[in-house]
Amino acid sequence: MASRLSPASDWATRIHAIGARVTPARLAVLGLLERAEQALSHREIEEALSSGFDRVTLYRVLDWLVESGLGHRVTDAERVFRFSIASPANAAHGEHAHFRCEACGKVFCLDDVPVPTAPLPAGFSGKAVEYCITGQCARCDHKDHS
Amino acid sequence: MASRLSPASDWATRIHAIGARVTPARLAVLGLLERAEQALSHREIEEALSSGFDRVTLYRVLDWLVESGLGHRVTDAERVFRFSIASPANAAHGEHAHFRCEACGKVFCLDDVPVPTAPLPAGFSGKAVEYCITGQCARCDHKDHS
DNA sequence: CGCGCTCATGCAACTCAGTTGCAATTGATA
DNA sequence: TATCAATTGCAACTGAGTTGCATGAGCGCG
Repeated sequence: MASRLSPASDWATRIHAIGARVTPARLAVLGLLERAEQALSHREIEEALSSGFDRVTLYRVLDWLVESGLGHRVTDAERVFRFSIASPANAAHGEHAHFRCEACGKVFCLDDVPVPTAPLPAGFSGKAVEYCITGQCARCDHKDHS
Repeated sequence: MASRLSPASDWATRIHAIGARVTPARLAVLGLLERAEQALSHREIEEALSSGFDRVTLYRVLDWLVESGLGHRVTDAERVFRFSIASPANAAHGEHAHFRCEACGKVFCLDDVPVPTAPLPAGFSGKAVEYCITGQCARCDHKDHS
């Protein structure tokens, strides 16, 4: 898979396939998230799409995105939600690691990092696992050394 | 309630040792958190301590608690902060696993569960790790089976 | 192509967690 | 006990996210 295929047109198809309506707001958000290399907050999305969707519309698109399984939500350390496209890998085993850069504040989805499993105390049954590493991302780490 | 050593008096000593002032609010919060078996939210603390500390005072006590290293903060899925006492184990390696029960919403500190480490992509340097498992706690799991 | 049902959008007002500024109080030290 | 900085309480504020309701836009159907 060199390029992730799928120009905007593909989203319309996928949206349609799940029985939902294809709207400008949804296409815009999906396109933006697909281009983004990290999980974006509502605020960031609002600013990037300054072309004028309503705050609330974006919230609803993002909710829909998570509900429909196309997207994926994390709560970051600053207690704001961040959204990303659910990659095939994510969708498959339902969980993947995140990395939060202390320097630039960005949250990356580490699709290639396996989520380790830990043994639980007796009586506890785990379903989902959240695994988030905090530190410096490649870009900020590089800046430090220069 | 088999008592983890340290009655209230011990807190006064520890607070004093780190060069901070011993106040009723701090003692109340520390005592409450010590008794609690899960991380508590500001709201829960406020209700438990209905004896009338100001909202803001509690926020400040909690901030102080984390800053001073006596306490420990997690952001839960509902995007609210939860606080717990930093156990010696926590303090030692600085990180430990959490468990969030979907049924009762409580957050437990799993001091005995080792936090697994995962390999990072090149250029990324990790500092802290957050490891949170979601599922059913022993109590709620038990209820299901009865 | 146009009709109409339903869902999506925009607007305004709201909730709730957490923060800030400032004056009054209190803890610890001398 | 007097002193002074740290802590508290109050009030007002911020910013993320939610809700209700009227309007507008998809899209399936004839």
